[in-house]
Amino acid sequence: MQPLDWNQLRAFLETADTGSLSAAARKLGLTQPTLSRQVAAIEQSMGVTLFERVGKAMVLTSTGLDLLEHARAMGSAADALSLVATGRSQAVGGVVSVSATDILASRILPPLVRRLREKAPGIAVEVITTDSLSDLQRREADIAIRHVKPAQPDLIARLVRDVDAYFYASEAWVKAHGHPRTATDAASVPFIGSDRNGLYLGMLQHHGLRVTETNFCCYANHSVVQWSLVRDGVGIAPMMEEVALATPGVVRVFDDLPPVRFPIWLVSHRELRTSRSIRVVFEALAEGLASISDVSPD
Amino acid sequence: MQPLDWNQLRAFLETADTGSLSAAARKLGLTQPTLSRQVAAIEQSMGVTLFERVGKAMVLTSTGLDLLEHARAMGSAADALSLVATGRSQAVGGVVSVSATDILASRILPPLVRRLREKAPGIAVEVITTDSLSDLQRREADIAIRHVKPAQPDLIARLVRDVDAYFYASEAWVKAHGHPRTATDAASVPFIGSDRNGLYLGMLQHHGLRVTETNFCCYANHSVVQWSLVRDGVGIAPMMEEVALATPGVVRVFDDLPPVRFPIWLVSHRELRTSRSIRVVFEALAEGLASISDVSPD
DNA sequence: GAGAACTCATGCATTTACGTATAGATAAGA
DNA sequence: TCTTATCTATACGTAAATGCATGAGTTCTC
Repeated sequence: MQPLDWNQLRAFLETADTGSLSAAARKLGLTQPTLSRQVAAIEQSMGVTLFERVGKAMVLTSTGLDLLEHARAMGSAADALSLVATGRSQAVGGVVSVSATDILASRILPPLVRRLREKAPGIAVEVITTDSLSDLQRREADIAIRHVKPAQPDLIARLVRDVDAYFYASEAWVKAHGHPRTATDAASVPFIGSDRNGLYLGMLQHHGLRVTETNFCCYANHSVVQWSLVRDGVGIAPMMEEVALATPGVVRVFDDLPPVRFPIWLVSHRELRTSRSIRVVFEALAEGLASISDVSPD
Repeated sequence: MQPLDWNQLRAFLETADTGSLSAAARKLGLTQPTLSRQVAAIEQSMGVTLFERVGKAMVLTSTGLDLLEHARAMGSAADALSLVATGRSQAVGGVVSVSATDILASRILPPLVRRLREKAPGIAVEVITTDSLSDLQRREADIAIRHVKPAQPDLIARLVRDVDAYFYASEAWVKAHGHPRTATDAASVPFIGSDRNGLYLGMLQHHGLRVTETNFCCYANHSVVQWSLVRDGVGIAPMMEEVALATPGVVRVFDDLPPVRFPIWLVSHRELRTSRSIRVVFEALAEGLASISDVSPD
């Protein structure tokens, strides 16, 4: 009874989760041939067929599905271990990863990181830009900046502040089409969309704007791209006041409307509370976000 | 965020469980330097101290203890995965491991294995001799032959039969010291002990024999050794009737006493029920043990 | 239907990790 | 106290795992 190779199981888990050897390889920092061989090694040594190689995709067999359940349990335990480990890490320096939405990551965070580096040169900050909420349980990031209050009890969250976003258009656009001020003006104005499932549209309507699907002249799922489209006079979109003020060539429209107000939560895992490096970054971000004095130029 | 090496975690788990790198290396089929490096690699990459190297022993730190908890969860999941995997194995051949007490392993099993090999040459049988109950959950064996009814619900057990054991002495001893027949005769007769905590003594007394600690002329925790001592005329011990009949030079004593009767259970894990190889061995053992027709010569 | 952009599997060179051997250190026993 | 039997940590040659390059196959698009 030879003990089985746990790294091969890790390869199996990632392959099953991502759906392909290539994607798993990217996640694990290995190459696709390596993963291919590791998965094949399990199948051979155990005498089971994990995947059905049907063309491009690797689809799990029923046995693979049963084994995946346990591999997933191993993965969760490994994640928890990693979490506790970094929490207990006595190392003062190291890398602390922060996940944020793109606009925060590109405009707000850089000055904060620069100031942090001056105070604590030993700590390297990894900025992770994600569209979806990064999973702190899986240690995809040490600290997350979110705009919704996290529900999980394992997480510690601090409400840093509320930020206001107003609607903006480019100066050129206003000069050509006029200055929309009221909510009813919105009906004949091109907006930059964010998603195509109506979520963003609903948010605008909920805010009082008279807009429909036809108002969207284009879509961009990243705020930086949205903002670039606004600056180039393509359409109108809301933006954090601090960022807008630092952007030349844009003017605020819908002046009568109240700002779109949303919170900034700083979230970390409870286990990481004991790590000194992470605490330092957490506090620095909390302080820096509370009073945004500096915004990166575009 | 680099993904951590699961094999290193496995090394940590075994080291913590066994208490030494050397013991862990033996269990994992690796060498002590390898384990030493793997554990050190965790400590370095995570920046934690898992063990306190105090002289010979490696004692867990408090951090190590916390991490061990999760590593153990990984180990349990890995064991469960391995269990399901071998159960689903389509391979007809392979190795099936059977654990048994030493006397069964050395005298009863060999003929059964020989007959099984004739019927199913593709299956290799691994006989594991353990003093303690082998842990089927941990896959220390595929099939276990036990003398107590297993309690765990995950295990499937079949009562194969009851075997009778009588007390025996060597012919030479009887010729020199006479033939003890009744339970009261036992008081002045040398017995071979099995353990030194009184468990075995209690069993003898419970059976009606008038013996005390002073009756034990020597101890042997293995039945084969006990039996050798009996044959050499050192003392008296009980033995399975089938084995005793196949051993020349021994005579039954305490003829008036009823036999020591104990059951033979054939136990396997529920998950392994689907493995054809294991089922074949299970049935062969059940049939062979039901009517023991052949006993290996000493 | 041809091409682009993916995917997975295989051959080959290299790096990594392993085992063997050894030294230092500790605990038990004569 | 000296011996013996452990255990862990390091040095070095080797074998195994990895990465790179390539080929074959599939899906999607134009």
